[in-house]
Amino acid sequence: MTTMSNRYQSDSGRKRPTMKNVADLAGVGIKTVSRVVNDEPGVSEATRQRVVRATEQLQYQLDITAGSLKRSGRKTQSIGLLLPSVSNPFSGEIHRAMEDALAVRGIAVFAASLDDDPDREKKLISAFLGRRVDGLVLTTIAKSQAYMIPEHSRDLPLVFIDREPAGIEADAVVTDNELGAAKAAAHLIQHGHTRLAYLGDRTDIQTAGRRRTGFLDAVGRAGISTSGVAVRENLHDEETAFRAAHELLTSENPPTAIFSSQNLVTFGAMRALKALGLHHEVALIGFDDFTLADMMDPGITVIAQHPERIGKLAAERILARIDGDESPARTYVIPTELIQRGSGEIRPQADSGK
Amino acid sequence: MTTMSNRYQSDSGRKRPTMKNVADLAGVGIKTVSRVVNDEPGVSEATRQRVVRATEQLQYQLDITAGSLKRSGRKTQSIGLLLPSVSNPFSGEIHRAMEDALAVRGIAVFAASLDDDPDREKKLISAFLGRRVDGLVLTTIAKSQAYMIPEHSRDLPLVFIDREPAGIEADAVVTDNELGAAKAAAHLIQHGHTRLAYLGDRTDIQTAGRRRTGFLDAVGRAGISTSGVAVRENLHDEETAFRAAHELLTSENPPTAIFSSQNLVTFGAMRALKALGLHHEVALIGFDDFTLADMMDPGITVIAQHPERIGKLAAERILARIDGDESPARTYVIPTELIQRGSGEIRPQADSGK
DNA sequence: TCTGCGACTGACAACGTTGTCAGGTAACAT
DNA sequence: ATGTTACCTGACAACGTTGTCAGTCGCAGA
Repeated sequence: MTTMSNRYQSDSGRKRPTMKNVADLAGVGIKTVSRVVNDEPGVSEATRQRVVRATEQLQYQLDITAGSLKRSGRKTQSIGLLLPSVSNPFSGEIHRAMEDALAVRGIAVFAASLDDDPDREKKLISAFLGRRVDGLVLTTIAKSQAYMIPEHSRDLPLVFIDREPAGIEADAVVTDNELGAAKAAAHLIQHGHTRLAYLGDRTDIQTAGRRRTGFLDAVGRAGISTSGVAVRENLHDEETAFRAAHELLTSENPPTAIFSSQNLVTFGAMRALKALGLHHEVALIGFDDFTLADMMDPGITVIAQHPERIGKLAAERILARIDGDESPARTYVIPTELIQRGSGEIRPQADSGK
Repeated sequence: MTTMSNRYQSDSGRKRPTMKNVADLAGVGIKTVSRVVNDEPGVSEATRQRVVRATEQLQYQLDITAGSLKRSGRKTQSIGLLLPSVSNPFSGEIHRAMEDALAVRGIAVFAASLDDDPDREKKLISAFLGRRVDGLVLTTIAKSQAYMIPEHSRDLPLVFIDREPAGIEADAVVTDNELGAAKAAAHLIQHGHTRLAYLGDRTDIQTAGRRRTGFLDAVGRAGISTSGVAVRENLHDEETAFRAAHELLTSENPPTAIFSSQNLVTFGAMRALKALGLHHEVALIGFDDFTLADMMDPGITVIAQHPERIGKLAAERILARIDGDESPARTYVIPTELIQRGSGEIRPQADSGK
C-alpha cells in the first residue's frame, strides 16, 4: 500500500513525526505539507485532502520553534511577561487580560516573577531573550533600564507596565497614581479631615513616590499645611504597616484619616484600626481595590486601579510594535476610580481633637 | 585590527549577532564559541578569554531555540502550565511555587487559562505542543484525557494538578478533598449541629464531587441522616451561591450550619448570612482559605489547601519525569488544614429549632 | 629521533522548518 | 500547432546551533 515503514502507522510511534514523514505517507513533497499545514494557497483540493489525512493519521504537530529559525525576521509567537509576582492578584489580572488579547493572535506568554529584585530582573530578561521572545512586557525595579538599550535597538519591542522606565525610550502603560492619590486626599478633606496620615511603600518604588506626591500636593492645594501630614514610608508588608499605623494612632496627636498607598499597607492599617477599636472613628482610604473590601466593617473605600485595562492596552501596544509600529514611544495613563464603601466617608470625631 | 566589518562592533548593530559573528571576532571556530558559551571543557584559558571578550563586545545571547533543534532528544527548557485562570489566587500560588522550583533548572513556564472550557483546553495543549515544551502540568476539565495518550506515549511528561485524570495513566497532585470536607462536617457536628447544608460547585467538576462525598459520608458516619442535609449544587459564582444560601436560610427548616465547597460559594454564603443578620448565629465553614478571612465578622473558619505545596510537588514530579523517571504513575495527595476563626465554631441557637 | 598521548580545535552534517525558484501540466487563446 | 497563461509542485539552501570526528600541536617516554 504505502512505502512507509509502519513505525509511524499508529499512535504507538516513539518519536514525533516530522513533515518528512507526513510527506512520505501522503506521497508529496515536504513543501506541500508545509503549505497545507500553514494554510497557504497553491495546493489542489485533492492533494490537500491527502496531506490532511496523513497529518491526522500520524498525529502530526507542526514544530513552531523550527520554523522560527528560518529567516531571522521570523517570529517565535511568544512574549515574555515580567511581573512583581504571578501570585499577586493585581499582576494576575494583568496577566489574564494580556493572555486573552494575545491568544487571538496565537501568541503564548512566558510569565515570571521579579520579586523586586534587580538581579533577578536581569536574569529573567536574559532567559527570555535567549528564547527569542517577540517582545517583552515588564514591571521594572532596577533604577535604570538603560542596560536594555542594546536589545531594544535590535528591534525588541518593549512595553513597561505599572512603572515608567528610566534611561530608555519605550512605551509604558501606567495607572494615574498622582491623580488617584489626589482624589483620596480631596475626598478625605471634603469629609472634614485636616489631620491626615500617609502610609507608603518602599520609597525606591516609583509608583509609591507618585502616590505620595499626588497626595501631598492635593493636601497643599486644599490649603492645609503638608507639614501636618504624618508620613510613614518604607512599609512593605502587613506587619510593618500595622506597627506604623498603630504607633500613629496612639500618638499625641493622632490622625483622623489615613491613606494607605498599597494593599498590604491597607491591610495593616485595617488591623491596627480594628485592634484599637477605631475602625468606625478614623477614616481610611486604600490605593488599589481588593476582594471582599465591601464585606469589611466598615466597607473599605478605595482608589481602584484597572489591571484588566492595563493588561489589555499593554497587549495592544506590544502587538502594534511587533507589527512594526515605529511611532515615538508613549506613556499611556489609565485613570483610577474612587469607590466609596464607608471607611472613607467617616467624619472626624468631635472628641478626637482633644 | 580585526577582520570584522564594524557592523557588530557597537551596540548600534541592527541584527542580533550569531555564534559565527562571535567566532569571527574572536578569531576561532564556531564550535569553540559553542563550547565556551555552554561551559564545556576542552578550551584553553587563553582562548576562552578571547571568546568571552567577544561575546561581551557583541552582547551575544545564545539562541536556545536553535540549539533545541539539534538532536530531537534535546530539550526546550520550557514547560506548559494550564490553570483554571492565571488571575485566580489559588492558581497564582501554584504557578509561583512551580516557577521557583523550575527556575533553578533554567526552565521557563508558559502559563495559560482554561476557563473550564474543554475546547480551549485542547487548543492550548496544541499550542504548547507546537512549542515543544518539555512537559505539561495541567488542571483538566475535559471528561477524559485519553486524547492525550498519543503525546504521552511519545514521552511527553504529564502531571495533573488539583484534579485527577481520567482515561490516561499519569502523575497527579491533588488536595485531599474527601478528608478535608469530612473534617468540616465533623467539626460542625462536634459543635452541636445536626441541621447542615452543603453548597457545592458544578457537579461535573471532579473536586466538587469529592468534597460532596467526603462531607456527606462524614455526616453519615456521625449517625446523622444524610437525607436531612440540604444539598445545593451547581453554584458557580457569588450570585448563585448567595441566592441558594438565602433561600435555604429563609426556608421552613433552615440549617444551623453551612459548608461551602469553594471560595466564590463561600463569599455568596457570607453575604447571605450578613444580609439576613445571621452571621453570628449560623455556622459557616468554607473550603479553601482566602485573604482577610480572619478580618471578617466573624472570622471565617476554613479548610485550607496548600497550593504552594501542590505547585512545588508538581514541579518536582515533572522534573523527575523529564529526567527520565519511568516509575508507574502515581497520585500524590496533599492534606488540608482546618483553620478555626470563629464562623465554624458558632453553636446552634437555642431558638433556631423553633 | 620517533612514537604515543593528551589537550585543544574546527569542518561539517544534521535538527525541522520555510523562502526561493525552477519545472511541469492543463487550459486557453492565437 | 504554438504560445501564453495560471496553477501546482518539489528540490534545495538557509536559519543558528550542537554532535561527531578528524585533525594539529607540544611534550614525555622509548
